[in-house]
Amino acid sequence: MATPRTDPLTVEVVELIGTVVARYYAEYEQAAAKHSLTGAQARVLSLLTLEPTPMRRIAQKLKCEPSNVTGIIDRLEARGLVERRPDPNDRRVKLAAPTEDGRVTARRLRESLDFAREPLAELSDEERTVLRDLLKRMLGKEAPVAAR
Amino acid sequence: MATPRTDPLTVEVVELIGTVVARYYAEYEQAAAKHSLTGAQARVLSLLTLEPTPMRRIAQKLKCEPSNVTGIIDRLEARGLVERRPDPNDRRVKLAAPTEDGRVTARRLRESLDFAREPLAELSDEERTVLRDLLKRMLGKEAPVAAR
DNA sequence: TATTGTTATACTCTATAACTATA
DNA sequence: TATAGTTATAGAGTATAACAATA
Repeated sequence: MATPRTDPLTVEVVELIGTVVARYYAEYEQAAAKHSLTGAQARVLSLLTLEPTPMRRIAQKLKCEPSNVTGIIDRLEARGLVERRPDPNDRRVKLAAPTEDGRVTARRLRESLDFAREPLAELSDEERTVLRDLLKRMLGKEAPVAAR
Repeated sequence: MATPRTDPLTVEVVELIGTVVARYYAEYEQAAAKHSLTGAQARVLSLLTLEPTPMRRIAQKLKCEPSNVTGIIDRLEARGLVERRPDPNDRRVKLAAPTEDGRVTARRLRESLDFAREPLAELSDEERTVLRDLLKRMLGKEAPVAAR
């Protein structure tokens, strides 16, 4: 417990996480490219399938400046994957929403990503449960210490 | 076992991994920015501290085209963090190597990243061991199934 | 001929600042 | 006056294609 920083075990785990991050990231970009999308475009399109979203909100999700979102949505809109709608409650706001075409692309993208999830196939259900709880704890989601 | 794809547990773990990836990536960029480096520059500089590296090899490590490396090294060189050296064995090759300044910056960057490792402090030694072995299995490194 | 690194070009993402239309 | 979205601008990373030097 205490303050683990540079002990060999921690260093090893950190390196493994780094490897997972690099692989996951690369495969995400690759899956996006397969659908002629950039990583940012793919992330936004996926986000929009949850619900029509104000430009400002998209920027917050992407952790970038709102001005960047204009261009990303422009390009998705030019390809007919997304459309801008007025917000009935506030005429300053524009809601970005996927078109039918956009939904299809987003679904295919999601399926491509299943392929990126292959590594989990190596683990049994029990192991996945343990992994889930450890990751939750790491992320401060306070999963119970004992298996549930 | 079999072919786990869309069962709730797998989906949950995939989402958690996605969260870890996003957080790790964001904190890496942030740590790099703290030293006025972009993510790509930080990755290259870190790489070079292992050994002087041909431009071509850097491109392979970064999974990008060699032409891009020229610019990244240009900018690191302009800041005095990296230098280009001839390769004694092949006069076509240029080896990129960190300057003393570059080594100092790389070390500080590494220390900043320790901060990004904080989440692991939530776990005990035993839990870190379990996590290590699960990650290894995921990455196809074939760690023993039983704890070692 | 093949390979290494570079240059030139074009596109995307990024932050900053200034602008507009609403609120 | 404050906020949402946009435009304008500049810097960085990216891929492609063409090039010079060397193998």
